Amino acid sequence: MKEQIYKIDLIESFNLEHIFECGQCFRWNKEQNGSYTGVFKNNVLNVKIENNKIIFQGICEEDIKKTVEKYFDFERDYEKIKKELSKIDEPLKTSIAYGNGIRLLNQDLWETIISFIISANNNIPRIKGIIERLSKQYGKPIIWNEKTYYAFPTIEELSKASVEDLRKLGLGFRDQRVYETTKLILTKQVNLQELQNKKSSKEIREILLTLPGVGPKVADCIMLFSTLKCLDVFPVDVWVRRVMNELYFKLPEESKLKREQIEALAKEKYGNLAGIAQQYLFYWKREA
DNA sequence: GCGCAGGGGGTCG
DNA sequence: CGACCCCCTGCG
Repeated sequence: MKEQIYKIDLIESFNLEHIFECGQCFRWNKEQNGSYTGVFKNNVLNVKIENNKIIFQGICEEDIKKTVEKYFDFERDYEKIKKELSKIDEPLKTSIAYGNGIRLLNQDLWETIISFIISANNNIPRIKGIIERLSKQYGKPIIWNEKTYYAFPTIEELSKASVEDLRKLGLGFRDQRVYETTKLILTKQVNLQELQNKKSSKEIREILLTLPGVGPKVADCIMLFSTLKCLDVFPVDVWVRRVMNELYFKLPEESKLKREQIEALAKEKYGNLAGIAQQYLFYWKREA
């Protein structure tokens, strides 16, 4: 496959740090020059901003313009969304100003499921390491600029890994969960194609929760960060819990409100855009 | 530098 | 509500 390039004018809702460091993805890495390089599906892409242009460059299986428009969610009007959310209250407005270049990626559903099962009770450097090792071991190589990258393994490819194999790659207690989930998806006991076509978040969530290693938080992340794009979910992790405690309950950071309580409040305040609000709040609380 | 303790994007039983 | 695997980080 040969290299492709795609350039567009820089838009307001597009910032590399905001997009790649807001916790939705694990395979994008910053280069010396400030650009980011990442692997998704069978593509290796570098993204940089230069002279008020966004430049996408790399190995792309299909047409790069189409691929990029889908992956970076260019069909959605983030300006409109931000305007709407900013009206809700001051704290949210502040967080939006802080992470104004966030976009939610349309990541492959299968990859997102496995990645977020791995994320449970884990830290980002280690999560990234595990996913790299999985890809190197079971995924297809893609060569670009004399460097070899590895696509995330397909369902079939990963199903070749035994629990012991996974343990050796450093998954820890998540080995069994990844193994079982892979089996369920491979045998179509959980059919991702059908899941992709479902409309209601409730229905999708119920099915995801049947997968080992997928609890409420992981399910919401999968729904928000993959091609499922359920914008109404509100993943509650330690950071979001902290920020919500502070902002709306005037409680000390560490106090533990029930997850359901926070979810309910989010739904009430942010409605069907709760998921995007969550990203601004999360990024703000973690970085600032 | 090196060794060691502490903790981490939760889930499960 | 406690255990869970283990890499990563920070401190002594």
